[in-house]
Amino acid sequence: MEPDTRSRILDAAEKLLVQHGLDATTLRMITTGAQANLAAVNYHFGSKESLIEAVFRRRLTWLNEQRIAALDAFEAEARGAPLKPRQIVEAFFGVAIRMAADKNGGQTFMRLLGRTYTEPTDFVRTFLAEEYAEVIARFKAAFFKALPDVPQEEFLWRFHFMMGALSYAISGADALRLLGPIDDSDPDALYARLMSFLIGGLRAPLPEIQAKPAKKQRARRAA
Amino acid sequence: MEPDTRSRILDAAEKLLVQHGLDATTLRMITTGAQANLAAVNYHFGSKESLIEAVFRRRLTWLNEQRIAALDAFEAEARGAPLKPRQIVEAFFGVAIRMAADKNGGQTFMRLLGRTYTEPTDFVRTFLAEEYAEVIARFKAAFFKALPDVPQEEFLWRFHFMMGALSYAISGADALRLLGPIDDSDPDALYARLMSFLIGGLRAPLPEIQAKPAKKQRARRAA
DNA sequence: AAGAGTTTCAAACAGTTGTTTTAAGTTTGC
DNA sequence: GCAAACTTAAAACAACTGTTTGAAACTCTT
Repeated sequence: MEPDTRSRILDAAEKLLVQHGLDATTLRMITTGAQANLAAVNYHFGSKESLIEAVFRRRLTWLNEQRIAALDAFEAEARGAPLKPRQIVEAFFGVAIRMAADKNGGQTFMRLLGRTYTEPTDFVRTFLAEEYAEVIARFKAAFFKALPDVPQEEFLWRFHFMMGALSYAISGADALRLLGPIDDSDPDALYARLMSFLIGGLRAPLPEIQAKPAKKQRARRAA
Repeated sequence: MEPDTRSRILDAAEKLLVQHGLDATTLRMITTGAQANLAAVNYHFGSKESLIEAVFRRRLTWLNEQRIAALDAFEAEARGAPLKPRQIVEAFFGVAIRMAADKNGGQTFMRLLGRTYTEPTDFVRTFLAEEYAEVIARFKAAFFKALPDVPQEEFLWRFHFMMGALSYAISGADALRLLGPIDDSDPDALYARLMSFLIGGLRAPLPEIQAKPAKKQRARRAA
């Protein structure tokens, strides 16, 4: 086996974490999968938590850099003008789904990421929040500029829904078995499908929401 | 404390499972929360797995019956004509989000369900597949009838994306903290938001997908 | 080739897991 | 009122968890 112990542990951990979840994956499963000694994890990473962080950091930092780079490119091209929603969606979700198509570890990782997003152990939640802070801020700004007619709160929800669709798109075959046999072998097709769905949802007519009684907030009368 | 031990265990388990996940929730946490003896779980349910199944079955069966009832009502009203996509979406996702708004346990459960869908232990996966089988079949048929212009494979993916958006809509505040402060206290607003997003995505223009090389399948030439 | 620095290894650590056991308590039917 | 059935309780079970230890094995630089 070529790569060093550290990398083998990261690879094995990534694969097992997406399969069994954060808690159910034991160090013994990981070190066995990596053909390493049990103590190797604590030697190289200090603890199980630090190992998990390392698994995420290894690819997540790069992913978010790619997202920002894609956004930078579009904004440079636009020279100050608002981007098209399609471009922003492409920069954020397109990059993600492309990484998910990379059989060389990226696919495994993206499934892990999508899974962890709804299954947040506390330490991982705060860790993700830090890693995402910059990219979220950039994309929020870009979207607000591109869609000034959409209220900010409404947009945040739509962004959230889009993240859900992305997560399921990536987790793919696993959960899809519920719906019946389906072909998820073509990443280009998946990309095209998700993009048109996301943009359809993003640009949908705004829902009519009647003012609510406002429980804990002070009630405001219509001006 | 009024209700009997069995119910108290189910309630405590539901609450703790969504909070810590299937594996990280221990029987001792559950029995402590239910103010019951540790052995009570194995006495009333046989095992931890069976308890988890009971937690799901208690509400999931009812949820899917509601979905089918809603669909039946629309179909009776339509008298053989295809339903509007909006009606089908309403029957499937509207019922779910309404249950998620029910503070009386429904909310907790729906979050648990959304979370488990991407975090599938094997035994829970097969269990969910059984529970969903009928409702999935009914809704697939209704959708195919309502949208004959949409290829079946394309639709299945969109259905899958919609499930993702629903899951995130329900998990709400937890994951949303990533995007910044947001108000998820108004279920009616959430319902309206999700519905217009879903229908926007469902009715989006079909993506152009070029025929792929087809790795393991036999290559097919364009006719 | 000697020796400092790094990495691996088997073994053991205390703590926690789900489950079982055995006995005591409670409710029910007659 | 008294068995029979059902429910609760405390204690112990073996198996497994993440982590630590101290010595062996390796890898370099000098």
